[in-house]
Formats: sequence, C-alpha cells, structure tokens
Amino acid sequence: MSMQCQLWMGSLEPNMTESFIVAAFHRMGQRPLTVKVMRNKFTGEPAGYAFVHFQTDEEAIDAMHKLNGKPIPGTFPVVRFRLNTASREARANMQSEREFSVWVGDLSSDVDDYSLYRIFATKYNSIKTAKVILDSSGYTKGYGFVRFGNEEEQRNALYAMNGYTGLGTKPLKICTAVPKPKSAIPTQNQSAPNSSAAAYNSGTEYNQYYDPSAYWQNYSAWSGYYGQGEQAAAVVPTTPVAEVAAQTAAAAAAKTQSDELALVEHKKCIDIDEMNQEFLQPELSLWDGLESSQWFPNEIVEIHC
DNA sequence: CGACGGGACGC
DNA sequence: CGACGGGACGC
Repeated sequence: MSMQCQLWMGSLEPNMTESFIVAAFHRMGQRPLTVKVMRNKFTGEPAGYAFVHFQTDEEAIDAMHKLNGKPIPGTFPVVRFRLNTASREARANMQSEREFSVWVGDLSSDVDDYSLYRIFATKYNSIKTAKVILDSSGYTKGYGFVRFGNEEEQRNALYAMNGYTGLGTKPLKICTAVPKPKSAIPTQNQSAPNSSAAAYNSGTEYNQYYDPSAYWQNYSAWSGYYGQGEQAAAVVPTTPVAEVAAQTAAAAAAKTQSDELALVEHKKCIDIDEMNQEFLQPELSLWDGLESSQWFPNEIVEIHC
C-alpha cells in the first residue's frame, strides 16, 4: 500500500492550527514531518481535515494504529484522533486494488487499533490496517476490521484466528467482511458548514500547546499489550476445522449464481462448531477444502466488482 | 475500437 | 450481538 507517507486526519475544529496538530502528534510520541490543514477553496475556512506527512509509510501506519481513536492532547472537550491512510495515488488505485478484509468481533474494551494490528501482523505479513470501531464517545463497539493485501492470508485468518485467545479477554470471532464502498451515497442532509464552524469560534486557539511528554512510551504500561500479546500470538489455537470433502456440483453452481446476483450478506459468520458437527475431521484446512471442492457456503460468498 | 496503465513538484 | 458517523486533495 503505497500511501506517500501521509495520513488523512479528520474531525478537526477550525481553531486547530498546523502547529497545534504537529505538537499533538509529538506529545503522543510521533514525529510527523509536516501537517497541512486543508481549507475551503472559496471561503478559505478550514475544511476540517488535514494531511499529515511522515518520513516513511511505516511511520505513518504506525502512528495511525497507535493514535487513532485516542484523545488529542490539549482538546477540551475531548476530540479524538481520526486518522486514515491517504494519498492521491491511493485514492486513484482504490478501485484497482482489491481489498481483503475480515470482520473481527467480540473485542473487549481494552482492544485498540494497535493491539489488533500487532496480533495479526505477527502472522500475516500482507496486513495493511486494523481498525476498532468506536462510538461517538470513543468506546469500542466491540468489533473491527483487519485488511490484508492478498486473499490467501484473509482466508487463512478466517479460520486460524477464529476463536483466538490472547487479545483482550474474549476469544475472537472472525467473519468475512465486505469492504465499505469508497464513495458512499452523498448525504442529502448536509448542513451548511459555515454555521457549525461559527459555533466553534470561541476564541480558543489550539496553538500554544507544546509539551513533549512520554505518552507513547507508557503505552505498554497502560495497554497491557507488550509481552502478553506477543506471547499469546505464538500460541495459535489448533481449532479443529471442518473437512469439506463431499460437496456437490450443485453447490458450486449456487456459488456462481450468487456471484451473478451480486448478493452481499455480511452479517453472518462461519459457524465452525456447526460445521464440525457435520464434518468431523480435525487438522484439515477448511478453506483448502472449500477451495478444492469448489464449494462455498452461501453466507460467505461475496462479490467484488 | 473500448476501459489499461502511466505518472508522480514540493511546500 | 455487531458491519466501518462524515468529512478526502490546497497552492
């Protein structure tokens, strides 16, 4: 994923200057090179987002996973880092680059983007990003998405990481994920940006804060991640998976039909236990079996156009 | 005709 | 259980 060493940063308030944002990253232990706050082309008003440049893609990705969802230092009421990969090229290539992602459920409240990322990164080197979905108050919704660079790792993670223990307090639940459409339907209830922006003009400038602290250095202390996560990652539960040997040509036909109908059903997970009761056979890879038999359960067939 | 792949500044 | 707030490229 080439992303030109930069992140997109949203949820900016009009009084957040470039120097304030740089300082906020510094206080969180990150070293962005530059920040460019984008402005409305015509009015010159801050557009509410910025591009944050780093020396390398790795630094940018690292900062994204470590800071996304965390409070921005110096904001009150709290505003949280809202970070994403960004680049002209990435946007241009979005359509051509297929994305292979899994939905991860049963995340306990202590799981953040970074710990989720690290757990998967120990096993899957094509991993691109990991994201825990938070509500408006910054609390986890208990699920997230992990994106891979190739289908093999995505499929492998579907069963290898299902039921995984060692991240948070609950066994992970893994399902196929349908990538969110890049350009969603434009919201029709777009309120006038000026009115909301004016409400923030309270005279408070977020620009005088610069207090490099050991925030990130303490991450391991408060996250309880280091050590425990790495150790657990090495112990991959050998969940028995179903052998799928006796599938029919009719099922393969059903897959093709589903493709053509472009049905998308992303709310169902593979139920390994149920499958195991049907096909009792440990040791064999579910997906290898599925692939060789050309059979796919309808629930997990999805289409990428 | 027919939908790829080239191209990439530096603040 | 659950499916990514929305906002995305200036000069």
